[in-house]
Amino acid sequence: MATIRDVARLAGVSVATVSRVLNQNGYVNEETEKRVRRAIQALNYKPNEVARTLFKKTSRTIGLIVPDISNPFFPELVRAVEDVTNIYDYTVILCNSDEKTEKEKEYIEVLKQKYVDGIILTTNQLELAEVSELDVPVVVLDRPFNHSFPSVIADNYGGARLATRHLYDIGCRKIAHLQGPSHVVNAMERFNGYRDEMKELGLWDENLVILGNYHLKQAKEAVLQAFKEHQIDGIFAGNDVMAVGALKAIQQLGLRVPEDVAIIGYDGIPLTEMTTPELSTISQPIYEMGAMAARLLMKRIEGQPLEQIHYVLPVQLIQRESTRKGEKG
Amino acid sequence: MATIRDVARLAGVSVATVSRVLNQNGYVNEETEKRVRRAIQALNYKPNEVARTLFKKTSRTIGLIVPDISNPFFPELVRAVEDVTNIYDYTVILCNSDEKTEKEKEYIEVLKQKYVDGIILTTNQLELAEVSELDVPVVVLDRPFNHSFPSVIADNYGGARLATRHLYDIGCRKIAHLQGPSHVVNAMERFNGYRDEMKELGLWDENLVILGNYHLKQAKEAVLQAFKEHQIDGIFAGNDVMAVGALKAIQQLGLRVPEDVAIIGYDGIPLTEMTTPELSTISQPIYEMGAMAARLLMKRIEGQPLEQIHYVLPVQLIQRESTRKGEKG
DNA sequence: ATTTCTGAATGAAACGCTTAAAAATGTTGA
DNA sequence: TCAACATTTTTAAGCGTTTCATTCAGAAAT
Repeated sequence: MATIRDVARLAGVSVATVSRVLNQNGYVNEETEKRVRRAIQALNYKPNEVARTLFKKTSRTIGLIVPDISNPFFPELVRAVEDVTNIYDYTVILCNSDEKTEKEKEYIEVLKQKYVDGIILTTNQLELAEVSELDVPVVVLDRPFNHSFPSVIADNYGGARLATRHLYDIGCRKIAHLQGPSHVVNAMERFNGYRDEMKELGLWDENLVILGNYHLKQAKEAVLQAFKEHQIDGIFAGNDVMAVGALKAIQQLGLRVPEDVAIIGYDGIPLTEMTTPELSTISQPIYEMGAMAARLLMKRIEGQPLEQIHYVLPVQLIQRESTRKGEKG
Repeated sequence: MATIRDVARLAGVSVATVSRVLNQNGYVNEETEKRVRRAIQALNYKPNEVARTLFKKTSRTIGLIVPDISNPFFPELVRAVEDVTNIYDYTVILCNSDEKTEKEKEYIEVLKQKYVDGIILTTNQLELAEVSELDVPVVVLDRPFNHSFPSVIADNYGGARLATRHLYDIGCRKIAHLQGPSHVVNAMERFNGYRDEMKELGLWDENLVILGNYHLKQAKEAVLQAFKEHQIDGIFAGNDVMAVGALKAIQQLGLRVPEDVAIIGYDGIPLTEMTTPELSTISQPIYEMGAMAARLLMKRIEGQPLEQIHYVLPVQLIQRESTRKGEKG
């Protein structure tokens, strides 16, 4: 690989001049510039990013920490981040934390050592200390935990109320909630939305809360169990994967969806269109969330001011077969 | 951030000594080492990876180029790569190529500039020139195109024959194939397997080949169209997503799966367990493929010899409801 | 007493780039 | 003619490491 020195030698100038041509700053004579460019061409010279990084302390790389890319909520988010940062000529280091504080800490340490220019964090467990003393820009995605960082989330609370209300509107009165892990902030927000809406409807009953831990199998088992003990005619699942679990359980019980039990999920991942019946869901603008977070981070990195620090994106009720009873469909 | 110089000063030694302590090579007196370690502790010193990279020309980073992380086949693959490389203290830069040669070239260029230690490539379009002159280790994943690189694939041809044969075994005689994009190698291998098996069974009919482009919607439409023109009692879809498309089409036509039409997919992504009926599929060891590719790359990078260059992992028939007719289930 | 060897530590060059400061050259106007 | 200034280029220091060559002290060998 040719270095800047080779180019300088071939063009008969000093390395400083080549550097100035490359970076388009400082004076350089038109004629000289041409010579330099020809030399660059001839040698197929590409500046060494690492050397540049060492000097400038900026790597055109960001870190993206997600719990688990194989959770179907994240691929689209990651894709969005990659798409946006790519436009700005940034590159993405992907980290799976499994929500483990230990892994998060390690990754953050490594990312710092590599001089990443920024980090997008999807987590809630991390205590301030680890992150807040970070000197690189951070944007928190999906799960805000600290108000000092810019964040992008969807309206979990509102979405949950919307889902609950929707089940009510189509005639459900025994509405259960499949709840996600209690240490995950968005799961709790959705639970809160459900609870408040149920209270307002005068239907609140804590026995109707079922723990599904955001997993299909656990959700399915929990629903099977719940049906033994309680009457239920509608299920609001905290995420789409659990909604599928619920669907499986209902079908296994020989009941019909939506006639006997209506189901609505949360997230709006592609999966919801693939089941039979297709699942109603509260759709988050997943791609947009990732893109927005990436854009915020880019701005942050380039030192531009943000018009706003916390973004709460709207969610949308998507009604499909799983909640389409007589009166509405 | 403290530098090695700060540590050296505090410990009262030269930077060379600190470096030797850090890298555990060369002579260093026990007593001195202790002093140095104390200084490192005291300053919370972490070596600067970038400086290290510049000197050693190795970054403990690899590039992973996939077509599109939001295609449900890839998250698990990516996760596997990340898991394995993480053990070796490597970090992963994720790149989405959309199968576009242009993007692939750009990414490869950028990765080289960043001194990545290796690249895992999931692509088939790239001509030798771009890649083969690459001086970093490369492992080709899922889609081998050049026999000079180590590669990991699953047995597409065999899997396709297995799937076709399975449909035959449960009684299908008009077996259609939903084919993926013709420029994707594995799609063609699967097609070939289907064709050869059909010929051997004396059932080959080119009219039964339906183009679905690996997409759900396109597959669904194509199946609806095909049913107008031909009699079909079994569908072997080139991937699971298209199998879902086929399922949707069949259901829309008011036919039953598997009684009227049996369906089998390919890949074995989690989705196949979420549909109703659950989909039979040819399951590829997705995680294992990613892990294997990563392990090969690690070996390559560390200069270890590979026992074998090309790995063809076995696939497995998973029979579920969509092909469970009377005689078998 | 001189040489040779070994363990321990250091100095300085190198990795490939950027940039502040210095130097060289050219231009202008009094 | 010369100061004042603008333009162009070079020199050299620095980014934070690693490592080669060297030094040094003391022990062992001659």
